Amino acid sequence: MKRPTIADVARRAGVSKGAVSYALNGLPGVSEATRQRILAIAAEIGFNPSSAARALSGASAEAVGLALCRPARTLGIEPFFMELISGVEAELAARSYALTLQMVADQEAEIAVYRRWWGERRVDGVLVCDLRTGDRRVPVLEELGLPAVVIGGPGGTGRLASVWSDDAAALMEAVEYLVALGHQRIARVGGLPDLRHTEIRTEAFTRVCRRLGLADAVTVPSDYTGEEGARATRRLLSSPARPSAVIYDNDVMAIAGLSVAQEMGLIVPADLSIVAWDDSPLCRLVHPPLTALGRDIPAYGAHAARRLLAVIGGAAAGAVQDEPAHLTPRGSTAPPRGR
Amino acid sequence: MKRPTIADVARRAGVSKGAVSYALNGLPGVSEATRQRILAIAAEIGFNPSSAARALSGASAEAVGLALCRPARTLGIEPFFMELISGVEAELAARSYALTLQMVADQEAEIAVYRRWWGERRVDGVLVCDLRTGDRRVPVLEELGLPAVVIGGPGGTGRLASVWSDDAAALMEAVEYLVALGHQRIARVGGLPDLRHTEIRTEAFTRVCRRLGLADAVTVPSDYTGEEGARATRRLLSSPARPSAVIYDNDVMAIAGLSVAQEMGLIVPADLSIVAWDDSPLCRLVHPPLTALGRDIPAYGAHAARRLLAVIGGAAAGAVQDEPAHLTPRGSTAPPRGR
DNA sequence: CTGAAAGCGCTTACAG
DNA sequence: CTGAAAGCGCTTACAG
Repeated sequence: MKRPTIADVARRAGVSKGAVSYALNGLPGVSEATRQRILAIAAEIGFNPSSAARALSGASAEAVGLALCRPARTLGIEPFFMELISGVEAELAARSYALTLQMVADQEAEIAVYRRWWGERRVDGVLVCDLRTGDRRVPVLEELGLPAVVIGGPGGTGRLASVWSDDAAALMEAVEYLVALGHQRIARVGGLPDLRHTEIRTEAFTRVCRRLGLADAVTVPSDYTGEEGARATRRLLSSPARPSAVIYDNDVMAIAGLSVAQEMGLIVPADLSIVAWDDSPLCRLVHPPLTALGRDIPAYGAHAARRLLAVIGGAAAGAVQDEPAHLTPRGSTAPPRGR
Repeated sequence: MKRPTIADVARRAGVSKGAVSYALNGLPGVSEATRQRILAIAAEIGFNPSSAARALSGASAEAVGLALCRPARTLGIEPFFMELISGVEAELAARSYALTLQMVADQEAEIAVYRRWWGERRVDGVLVCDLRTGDRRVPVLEELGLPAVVIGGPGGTGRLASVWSDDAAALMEAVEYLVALGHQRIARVGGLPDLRHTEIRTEAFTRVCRRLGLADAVTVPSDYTGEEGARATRRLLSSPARPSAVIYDNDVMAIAGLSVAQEMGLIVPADLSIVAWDDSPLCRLVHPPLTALGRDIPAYGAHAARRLLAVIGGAAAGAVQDEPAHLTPRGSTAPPRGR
């Protein structure tokens, strides 16, 4: 089952390999009649140019890399990444780019993967997730000259291109909404503390609470898992100054928090209001459905992929803003009891 | 920022390019001293052989493909695929194989992707998910000669290699457990009807219920989404002969079913017992936590990847069985009220 | 044990 | 508008 090469097409068409290449790539240099004949023959014998040969002769790898640094079992449960990948993929597929995926254990391993990919010319560029404060990947990517788009920020992305969403604004919207409902004691269960967007959210939370005159605006750090979300919730609900509303940095922790509240005999939303980030179908599955801060994650991924393709094509780097998350009120938020 | 090539290493080491190639690939043909010197220089200047050049000169693409045929927004919510991918990836990364991922709209598009990948020599083999009855991908893959491992079965995989898990046995275990608790009216909310494993489960469910003398052992077909799971549950719980236990074909539908039951004022598990397939962290997030049929999905993915690498290496095809799912009883199952 | 050379399948100046 | 040829960076027989 020999796979056809450009030489097979050329022979059948009675032209040179060069002519076939021009025809296939839509370049001038062949007459329209010849081009059509060549295309027909290529389609007929099922010819697809070898990606390796194309990559080797100066063209690009036609592939983009994505390294994910989360433990296998945690990754699955958060819809965020799969939705992001879906969006990235949709955009890439439309331009016949492949997506190369790799799981890594930590930032050092991720940096090693970038070095290898670049050296092997396996990818034309990479998408960088989970930006951290003082991220070590940024200077390496800059030094390598590997086209990259950071999904996150703003800030901390060095000279790399980035796509970001205004988490601070979204968080403020949520807090203002809760205050409008009458809440005065609002807590937050945050994501991994060294992620850049956690830092941004924490800072925004502190700021807006101070502005609105809320006391005890505490953020409990966590790690996005249900276990940690449950633990943090238990601690918050057991404290003397129990919050009447909690904002969670992801959907999984919010759902875990809901379960804990129910376990402890609290009625949501009468005794406790809950707001989740990352509005996903999960938020609508539980009872009551969760009020959530959400945005179109596949579109966010597609946006990042588009930016990366542009950067690979030589476009200037720079931070581009994606739409901010917006609040969708559902059954998990209400005025606090006794108001 | 020119990336070093094998010629750079050869020049620095004062040997031929061939010698560098032998040294790097651990082949005989260079003395140990020379090999060490070459390796040191390669490491020093950060040389990585071009994957395109390697692929072109007869070697393999060192990449494996995975096409996923689910709508973007559905994919995210089911932890199954991300866990599977994690396992696949872990296995591939250990052998320096890349994973190329592509989303496709339907089977025809998936087949086109396989043809293209193979023609482009972009992948050395593929992993095939969501086996259907009379799956059109199987004959195409056979004809192409593209090394493949089907994740699913048994049966319907033609001459392709496969890795499967005994869903029939797992389902029977769940039904027997419910019957032991005293349940007589058990229903099931099934997955997409034309998936091979849905068919296997449905057939097993019918068989075991007949054997145990259960009447009304109805399976309501569904599509794995929370909405459909909720709808199916509402219908089941509104029927005159309301089931006292429901088995769901995935975790998402089970959680949706739990919410519906609570909405309708039923107590789980006193009024309704719930069993979920695909035991994921989600099952432990809700209240009560769900009794579930689960297995190690990352390990399943790793197993499939190992098989694929073996098949690429020339191993014989054949169906290999992975461990069956086992039942983990939690708070969502109990003897029916009034017994 | 080592070197020189052909070849993988494309792309792309360079001549006609 | 078309053809012949070099070259991308490796691997791998084939000579020494």
